[in-house]
Amino acid sequence: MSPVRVRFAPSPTGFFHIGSARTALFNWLYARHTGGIFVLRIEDTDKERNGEQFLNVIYESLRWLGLNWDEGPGVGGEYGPYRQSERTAIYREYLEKLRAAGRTYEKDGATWFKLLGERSEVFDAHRQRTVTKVQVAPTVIDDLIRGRVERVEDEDFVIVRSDGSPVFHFVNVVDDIAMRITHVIRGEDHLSNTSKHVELFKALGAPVPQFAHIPLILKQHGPGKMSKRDQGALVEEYQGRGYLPAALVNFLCLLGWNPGADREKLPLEDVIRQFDLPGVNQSNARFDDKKLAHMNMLYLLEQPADRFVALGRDYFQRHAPGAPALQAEPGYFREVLLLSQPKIKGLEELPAYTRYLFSDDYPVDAKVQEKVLAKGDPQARLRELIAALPGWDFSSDAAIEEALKALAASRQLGFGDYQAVARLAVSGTNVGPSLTSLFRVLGRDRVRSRLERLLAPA
RNA sequence: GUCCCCAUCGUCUAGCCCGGUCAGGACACCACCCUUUCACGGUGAGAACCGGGGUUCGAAUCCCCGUGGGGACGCCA
Repeated sequence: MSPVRVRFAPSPTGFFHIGSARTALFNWLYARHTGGIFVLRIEDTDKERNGEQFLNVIYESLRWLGLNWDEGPGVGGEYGPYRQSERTAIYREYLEKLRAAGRTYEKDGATWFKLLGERSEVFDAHRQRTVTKVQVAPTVIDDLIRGRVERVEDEDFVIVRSDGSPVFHFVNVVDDIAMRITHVIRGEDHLSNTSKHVELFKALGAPVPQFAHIPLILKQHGPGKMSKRDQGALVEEYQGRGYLPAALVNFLCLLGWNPGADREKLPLEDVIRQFDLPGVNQSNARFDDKKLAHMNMLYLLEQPADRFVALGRDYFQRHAPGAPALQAEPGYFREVLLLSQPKIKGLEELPAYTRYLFSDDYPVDAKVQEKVLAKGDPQARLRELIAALPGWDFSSDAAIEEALKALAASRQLGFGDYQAVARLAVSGTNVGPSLTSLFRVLGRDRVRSRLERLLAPA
């Protein structure tokens, strides 16, 4: 059995779609599972739409996701070059083979692939024109995911444009032959193209690779497959929003594949071990960003402290470079971030969640304020706190908690009677880390001035 | 329109291949518990086999038809 060789063949359009990411991932997983080779090939035959600067989008997205390629741009390999725009000599060579075999003809300045069989002219109502139909035996595809699929390819098709450039169907097949690709794993939108491809493989006398057509990702709302214009369709978007690549990868694995045993969050090594093509679903999947967000939270929660702090700093630097947080003393920054780690769902929440800990200029939630001040005797509680504060030991959460509980007990009250108003005073909101931690981190002076500020609004 | 693919909770899915389970899990939603707010976590509730025929003692599971969804029908990839 020859070693598995799979390829991911994106075209540089300037976007890296979430569906492309999954196709890349499934190819990569299959290569890793089988100990095979993962090839990256750039399909840049469309001169009109492809741009040099767009290549980096592909490279960076793949790298961010951790999908390293064994052969391709930047790493080389014995079947290069790996950009189609640099392989014209190879295409010409294969075109010659077809020509010599009498399988091509020229029409309208373009080169067409000739199907073998009886021909007849038929009026196509949908396309509103006459087409030449060829009577050919159905192409049979033994798809690893879908099983046996039969389709009749009954019209000749263009393989080289009138400007001399080869089209997708042709270069795709030629490259798969030349690069010794054994398994073609791609989106289901290519299933109908496969009959064309199989005809080409046969005409070129090459072995037909195994095909595996994976289901498509449907847009979250509304009909149709996800397109690059949809919210959340681009990998860069998640990268920008501070999602962890491991979370996105884990989530993507679950779209169309599952490890069984009611397990969902699992390390990549386990996925690699268990992943196989026959285990991939046949039905399309709707993208669910809520579940992705949940997965991301799970991963965020388990990040080691140093790592989480670094991720947070990076997020601030990219999204709020002028934020006071970045001016904070590193030890303080770390403390605040570690207080936030178990509380937030995503890095995106960080700036707003921690703002009052880095600056005295922070918003106060009017609704919360109204509610808190309407209940009990908040003014009295504030006065008691301010009076008691000087005698408190601020060295630890436990010490602060003890002091606060003692204060409450002395007035026949409980911790809860101070909690809401004190939190409002120091943070302007009703959510956040534990109150005692907030007190300790902010320090006695800032706590006092904020309590006083709420007691006597300017 | 033609061709191809698909069909289990709102969503992702297990179960289907090798018919017999209270149709299981996760996200979301709701309730309760935990609790110092908020999250996390825990417990529980509601929630699905698209419809119709067949085959069979028995069908989510096998077959057919319908319906619905998706895709392809380019000198795009």
